[in-house]
Amino acid sequence: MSQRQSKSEAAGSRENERRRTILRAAIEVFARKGYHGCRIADVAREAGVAYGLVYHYFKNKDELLETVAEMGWSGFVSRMRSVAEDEGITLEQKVRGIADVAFEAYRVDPRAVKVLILEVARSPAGGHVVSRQQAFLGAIRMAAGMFARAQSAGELRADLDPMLCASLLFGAIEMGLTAFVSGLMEDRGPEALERAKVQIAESFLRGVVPGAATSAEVSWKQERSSSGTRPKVGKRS
Amino acid sequence: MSQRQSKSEAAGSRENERRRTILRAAIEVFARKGYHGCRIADVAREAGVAYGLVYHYFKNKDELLETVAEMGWSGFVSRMRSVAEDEGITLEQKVRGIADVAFEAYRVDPRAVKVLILEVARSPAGGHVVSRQQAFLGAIRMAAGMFARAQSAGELRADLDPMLCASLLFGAIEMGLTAFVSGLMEDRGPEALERAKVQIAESFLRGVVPGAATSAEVSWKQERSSSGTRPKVGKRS
DNA sequence: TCCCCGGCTGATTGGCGAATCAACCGGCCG
DNA sequence: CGGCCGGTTGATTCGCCAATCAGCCGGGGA
Repeated sequence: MSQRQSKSEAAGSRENERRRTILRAAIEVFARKGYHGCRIADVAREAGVAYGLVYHYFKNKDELLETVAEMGWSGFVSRMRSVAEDEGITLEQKVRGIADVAFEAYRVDPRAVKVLILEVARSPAGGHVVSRQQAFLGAIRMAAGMFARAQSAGELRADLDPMLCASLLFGAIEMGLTAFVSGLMEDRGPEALERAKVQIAESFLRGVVPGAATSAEVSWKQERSSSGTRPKVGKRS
Repeated sequence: MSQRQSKSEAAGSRENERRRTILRAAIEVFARKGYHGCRIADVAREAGVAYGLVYHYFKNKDELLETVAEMGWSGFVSRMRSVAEDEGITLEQKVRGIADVAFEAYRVDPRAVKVLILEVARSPAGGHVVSRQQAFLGAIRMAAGMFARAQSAGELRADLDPMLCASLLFGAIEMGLTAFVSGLMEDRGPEALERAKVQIAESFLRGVVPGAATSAEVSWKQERSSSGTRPKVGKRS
C-alpha cells in the first residue's frame, strides 16, 4: 500500500510538501509586494529553496499565481455554493452564511484573501488570463441565481435586479474586507471582524428583503439563542 | 462638452494638446490591455506620436498612470466633496448624490472609470506608489466623516460603524460599476445605468437609515409628485 | 562498493521593453 | 539669409528578470 504512488497529485507526499512551501511563500510575497512587483527569486528565498526549484513545480510565474488563485478560490466557491444552494434555509441565512464564509476565510488566512482580492478578482482584462476573473464573475453569477430564485419565492423585493443584488453583496463584503486588508480599520481584532461581518450582512438584508424590519432586525439580539438554525458553514474542508 | 479644461492647468496651449492626446491614448490602452499588459509603444501608436515624445511629457511610464489617476480622481473627489459637505441636504440626498457622481462619471467616460477602478484603486501595495490608493482611501475616509456627522445628527443608525458604512457604500457602487465594466450586466444602456444607480442608493439607504421605511421608500413611488423636496443634486454637466 | 535516478541547485542566457539621445524639423528672430 | 530653439523622431542602449540547463547530491538497489 505504501508502494511508490504514481506521480499523480493523489496524496500529500513528501514532494508535495515542497510544493506547498513554495505556494505559501508565493502567497506571502504576492501579498507583500504584489505579483508584478516581485521576482521569482523573492518567492524562492521566502520559501528557502533554490531558484530553479520553483520551475520544477510550476511551469512559469503565471501558473504560480494561477495555482494560488485556483486553490483559494475553489475553496471559497465550493463553500459558498453549499450555502447558496442549500434548500433548507432562508435567503437571510444564506446571506449571513456567505458573509461568514468570506470573513472566516480572511480570519484564517488574510494574506491569501488579500492576494485573491487584489491580484485575482480585479486583474485587469489581459485577454489571456480570462480564467481568473471568470471565476470571480462566476461566483457573482451564482449569487445572482440565488437571488433570482429567492425573488420568485417572495424572499426578495420584486423591484430589484438579482444580478445587481449579487454585485451589491459582493461589493460590500469585498470592500469591507479591503478596509481591513488596507489598514483602514484601525482595530483588526477578531471581534472587530465579527462586528463588521454582522453589520454588512444586516445592512444588506435590511436594504433588500421585503417588509422593512426583517427577522434580521428581530434576531439581532437573540441570534445566539436561535443558533441551531445557522449552519455555521465549516471552513477548511 | 463643458469638460474642456478641468481645473488649474490654466493656459491650454497647443503643447498641452499633445499632452492631452497622449493622456487619452494612455487611458484607452490601459483600459484595453491593462497597465502592465501594454508597452509605451502602444500608447505612442494609439496617440499617433513618436515613441520618444511620451517621455518628453512624462518622466516615465509610472508617472503616466499617476497623472491619469490624479486627473480622473481629483475630479471625482472634488465633486463628491461638494456633495458630502453640503450642509443644506439630508444624508439620503448626499448618498444619492454620491451615487450620481460615480455613475455620471462612468456614463461620461467608461474607459477612464475602468482604469481608475482596475489599475488605481486596487493597485497592489507596491510601497512606492502609495499616493494612488491613498487617494482612494482618502475618499472613503471623507465619506466616513460624512457618516459620522450624520450619525450624531441621528440620520444614521447608532449601531453602525461610520467607516464600515463608507466601505459598504463604496463597495456597492464600485462593484455595481464593475458589473458594467466587466460586461456582467448585459444591458449597458443609459437607462440600465440609471436603474442600477437608483437601486444601489435605495438599497443602501434602507439598510442604513434609522426607521425602517425611510423617505427613500416613501418617495419611491411618488418621487415625481413629491415636489421639490429632492434637489436632484446638480452633478457635473 | 558503485551506479543510477530523481529531487534539487544556481550561474547563465535570452528577450523584452523602459528609458536615452543624437539628429531632425520648421518656425521665428536678428 | 542664417542660426537658434523647442518640439519631435525612432534607432540604440541598458538593465532586469523569466526561464533554461548542465550538473550536483544523497539514497537505495544490485
